[in-house]
Amino acid sequence: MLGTPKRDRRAERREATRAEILAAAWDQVRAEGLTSLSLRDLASRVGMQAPSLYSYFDSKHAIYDAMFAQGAQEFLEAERAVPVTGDVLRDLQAGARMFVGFCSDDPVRYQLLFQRLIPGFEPSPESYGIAVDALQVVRDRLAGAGLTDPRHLDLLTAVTAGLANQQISNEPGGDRWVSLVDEAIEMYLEHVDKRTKQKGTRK
Amino acid sequence: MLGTPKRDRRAERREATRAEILAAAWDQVRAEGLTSLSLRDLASRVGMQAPSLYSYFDSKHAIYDAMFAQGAQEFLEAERAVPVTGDVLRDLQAGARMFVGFCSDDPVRYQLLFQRLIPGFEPSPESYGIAVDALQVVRDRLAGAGLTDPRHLDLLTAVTAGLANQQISNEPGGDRWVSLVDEAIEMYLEHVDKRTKQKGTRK
DNA sequence: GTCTATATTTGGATAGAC
DNA sequence: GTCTATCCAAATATAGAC
Repeated sequence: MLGTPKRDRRAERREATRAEILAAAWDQVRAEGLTSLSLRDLASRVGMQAPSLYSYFDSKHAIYDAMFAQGAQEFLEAERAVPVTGDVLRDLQAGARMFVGFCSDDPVRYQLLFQRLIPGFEPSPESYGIAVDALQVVRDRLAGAGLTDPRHLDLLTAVTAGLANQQISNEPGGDRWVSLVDEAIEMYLEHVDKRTKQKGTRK
Repeated sequence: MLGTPKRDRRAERREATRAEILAAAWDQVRAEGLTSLSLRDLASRVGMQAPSLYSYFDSKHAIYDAMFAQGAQEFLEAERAVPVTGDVLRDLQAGARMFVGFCSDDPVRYQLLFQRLIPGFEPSPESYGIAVDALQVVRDRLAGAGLTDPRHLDLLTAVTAGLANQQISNEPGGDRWVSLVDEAIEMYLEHVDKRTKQKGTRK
């Protein structure tokens, strides 16, 4: 017998402004670099003076933290949207395409989520928890595809992270390495299959 | 009939001090992060006041530039020290071990040389030239091993950069991904050999 | 909630005495 | 070459009026 939740127009408004500030913050770091987030510039982007931002965020790090949570949430949803068909090759390729695309689509988001670039910043437990959940989804998916050997998992993350990294570092916005994802996963699976069979037959 | 080059004790002293400042700069960025190089702190590390640094470097960017040149020189020498035996697998493994080790041994050097992290900084043509030379040595070595297909080269750089990247981001100082280098190169060569043969037989 | 004003710190860089 | 003194700009953050 729950009725419609009471709307709080003031809280809605506040949340909308917070989202607006975050969107402007993403714009700024994409333009100036992740470490060059300035509260003055950010405020002017949303038509405020710098001190007004403190009504919405306790500090600059709190803004980074909210950005981290947002990026992790996006990653979690993108991960969940990857279809599972049971065809190991196709499924792995789809997952890797998602990951490399996710990273190369937004390099600063990649830097914020997966690298330690901002001196003195680390995400709050709540924000980090979202990222942990997302990585667990990845692990479950790979286990479902029969991949459990930790070293093989490390090899896979290296291959996909390497493609993303090269794309971002050497040809941002392009697809020179993105277009190699399917072939790289083929290469990886040929190798892993072989090793697994060898182990099996030698038993 | 060239005699011993005239020694200039003043110039030698100056060069020694420059080297001392650069060493202290590396210490600082390793401790505080690449983007957190402060002239005040740097000066205090070498027992100077900040303005005195301007007797040795024109600006902060000039210090970054000298660091870039130094790192590129180290990379060039490390690259030239990799032995070539003619055994493609062993040679590729040796080259990849060197690269991944070079990167993971000093993450900030890796960031300075291979990523674009410092807002507004790019190396001078002279410094950049050293890096270009080093990459040409790599390319020549790979061509000598029969690797010329551009996409296969891109795949190789992705694999090695990925190993280095994961090592640095997830377990700095360890060898979890470093220890995968030889296997990764095996995987890569199995794949490339197969593709090359296929192309050949289908002709 | 937003502003102005300001505190405080820190940064790179320059002038000029010694 | 090194120093002190200083400039100038920019940063985060706070106090308090409205």
